[in-house]
Amino acid sequence: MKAAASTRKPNMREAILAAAEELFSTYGFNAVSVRDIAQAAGANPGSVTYHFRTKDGLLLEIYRRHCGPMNRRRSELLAAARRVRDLQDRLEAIVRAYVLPAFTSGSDLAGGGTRFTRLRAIMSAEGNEVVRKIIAQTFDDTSHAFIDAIHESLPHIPRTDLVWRSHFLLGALYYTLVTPERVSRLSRGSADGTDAGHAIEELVRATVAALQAAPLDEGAPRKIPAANPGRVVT
Amino acid sequence: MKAAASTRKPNMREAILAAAEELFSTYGFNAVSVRDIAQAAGANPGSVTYHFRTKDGLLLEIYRRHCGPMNRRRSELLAAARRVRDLQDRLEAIVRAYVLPAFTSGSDLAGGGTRFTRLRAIMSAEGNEVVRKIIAQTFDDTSHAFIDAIHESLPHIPRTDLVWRSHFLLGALYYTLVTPERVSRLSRGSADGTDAGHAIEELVRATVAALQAAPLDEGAPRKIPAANPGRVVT
DNA sequence: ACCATATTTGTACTATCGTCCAAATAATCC
DNA sequence: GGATTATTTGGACGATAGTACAAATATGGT
Repeated sequence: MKAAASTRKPNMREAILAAAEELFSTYGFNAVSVRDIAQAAGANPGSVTYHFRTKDGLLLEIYRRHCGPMNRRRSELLAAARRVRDLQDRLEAIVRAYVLPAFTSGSDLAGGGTRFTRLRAIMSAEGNEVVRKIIAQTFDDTSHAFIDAIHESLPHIPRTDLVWRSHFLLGALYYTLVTPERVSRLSRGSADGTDAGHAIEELVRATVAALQAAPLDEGAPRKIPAANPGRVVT
Repeated sequence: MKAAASTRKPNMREAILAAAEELFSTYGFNAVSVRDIAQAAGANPGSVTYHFRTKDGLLLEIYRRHCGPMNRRRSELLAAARRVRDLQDRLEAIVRAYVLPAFTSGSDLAGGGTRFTRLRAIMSAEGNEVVRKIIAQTFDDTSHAFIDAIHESLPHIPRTDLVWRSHFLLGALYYTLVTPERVSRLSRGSADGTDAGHAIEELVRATVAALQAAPLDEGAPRKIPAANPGRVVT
């Protein structure tokens, strides 16, 4: 070996994608420059332009790379979950089918699924316009399928409530991946926010309970909260 | 009135703060430039530097402005909730005391609380270093107080699980404020994601149920999930 | 070995970034 | 009303952003 700089990357395109994925999912899209990505991948900034034309194009390619396998995996797990006999077990299996692929990507290396989900979390927070369409197109179908499956297991709960609750699930999932150290901090070390296995179990348990809760309409009529927050202006 | 440009702002500093708050909470910290803020506030870019020295200083001042009143409000509501006799009602009141101030700021104008919470959501996603310390210092005390109160209402559930579940609550809360249109979309119009009042009720109901769920330790021993996601490398 | 193609490199361009500063203007106090 | 302070203005600075492009180099087929 002559020098470190002389080692040749077998596939620079992949290296750039991996570096971009890691940086975007950690610092957000806007905080990372093309030059940062190139340096992390051991490539020239011009190479990024050559392979992906624009920075947006690079982000798009990352999504293309992951969406297919992840949604395929989700469909498989969902189909298997639907076949579970016991209703309670089936509901839990459905939730697990939604959560698991977010943590473990089928084909990619360790932490691949986590990284991409963290990326999605940051992108939805930043309100990235390029990604918004992909989200709506690619993920809404999956979300609808899951909500339908959940509704079959809990037919007495209005779909609207189930939409809200699975929305909360996704928010909790995102937040756990984005700030795992907060759990460690608040639990004073008795829990590890980066322990994906445990996070999944906690998330599934909590979500199943939330989904089974009585809907807002029925049950004992509740008092209207003291303060009236009105409608959010946006 | 002579011309629109001649109207003088009574307090330019406040106008800049308001504009920055709105823009940061919508597009994130990195996507918004000092010039964007100045223009939205009808001010000169130099004015921003004059009042807040740096862009970070501006963000810091926004936090300083909101943290005090919001946490004070939370403390009051939490104290009131602790006095509720019925255990089930008390738990619900505690959760409501945590959620309500995030939607309605005590002193500010309409949507002030929502805007600041949305800002916090985006900042935690972007991993802003300037803000991380404030979060840990200012909000962890409040979070601990709430977890303690919840633990009093649910003494049979280990604190660790309650930390996880209140973490999920915050994630769900953030996500609802960041992408409210997703709820409207997925529910096909039967729910309005921007309806803060309804969002609060759904969130409280779901969270109370999640908090009351059996902890992971006890209950029927569960199967270990097929795939072993291992530990997230970060 | 040679050619055609694919990729990498280095550099340059324009735009915009955060921040600074001196001059202009408004507000305040004696 | 004049002096003093506070604020606003417009322009400038160096740094860095995304992207483009020609030259250099590597690759693969024949």
